[in-house]
Amino acid sequence: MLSQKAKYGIRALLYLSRQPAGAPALIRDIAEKERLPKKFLEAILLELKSAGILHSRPGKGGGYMLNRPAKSITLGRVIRLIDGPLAPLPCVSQTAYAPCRDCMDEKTCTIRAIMKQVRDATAAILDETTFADLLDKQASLSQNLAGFDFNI
Amino acid sequence: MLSQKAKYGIRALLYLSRQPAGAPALIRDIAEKERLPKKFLEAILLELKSAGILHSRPGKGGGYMLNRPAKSITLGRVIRLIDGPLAPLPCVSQTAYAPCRDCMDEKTCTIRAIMKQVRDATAAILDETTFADLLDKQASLSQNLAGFDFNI
DNA sequence: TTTATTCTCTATTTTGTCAATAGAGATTTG
DNA sequence: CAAATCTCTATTGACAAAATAGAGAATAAA
Repeated sequence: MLSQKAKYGIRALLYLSRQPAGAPALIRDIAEKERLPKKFLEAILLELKSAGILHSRPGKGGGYMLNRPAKSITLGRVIRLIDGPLAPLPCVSQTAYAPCRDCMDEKTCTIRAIMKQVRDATAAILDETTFADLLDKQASLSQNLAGFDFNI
Repeated sequence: MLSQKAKYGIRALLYLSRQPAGAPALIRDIAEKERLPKKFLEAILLELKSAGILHSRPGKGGGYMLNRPAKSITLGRVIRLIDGPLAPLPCVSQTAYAPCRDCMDEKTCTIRAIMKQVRDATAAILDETTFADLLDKQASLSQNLAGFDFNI
């Protein structure tokens, strides 16, 4: 399960992805509009900034903005950053490999083989999905649903 | 990431799947052979028993055994039992659905759509893999590796 | 029926993480 | 300078993860 923190982070990034390029958004506004705990959000945004995903400016007219276009930020990257590796076992993680304690032989470990399949399937989805994709899909879904309502 | 408890449970089940049908194994032996904390293992086995996966008999000649053939026990079932839903969000879980707090509309939630893909991919793998499959694969992997050594 | 064996149950401990909050500090713009 | 805003340290409470202790109940064999 995704942590609350990761969910908040994703929602904040979606919010920031919707802003016009170069227009900073205030922590306070993000927290209010998305109904996120402000102080907790501060910590999350700071983490995203340290990772180079966000950019910020203090003072009047300041705030947070994306550091790169939404189409270059993947869900996989954000989730790994906040919640850690996607892999169900450390020994199948690409980004944070670690051997399992007590593992006799990775080559013949069948749980490992299965969990690698799970990791690969998960990563294939999350590393292909960008925040631009999410916004696009959101727009087309709302569109379709609106049409649906109209037809009733 | 799988919890330690789930890993222990899977290893214990693999051990039990290797036993001849009808032959009970002692908690003590499982703990020693698999190097699992005995008391912790007791609790895990008890949970697997309550779920109908294992069967046990106290007293001399007693012990734990599978309640059904290994080919009818899936990894998905065991992992769900110990660690909870496979889904990354409660709103995409098939076995433990729950709405997300603050979700405006599930039908237009794009994170949900992506996470459902992740859940489905994960479940497709884990619900198709049985402990019999794991044993089979283990046998053939060891076989192949043995051949490899021979050819050097 | 007694006894050794083995699982079963309740409780407790330790450690760590998750989620959230408080408040002082640093930085930028006007 | 002064107001606005982000930044940092630290602390809290709740809960789960991991493990352990010890008495209790059930079984089978002697």
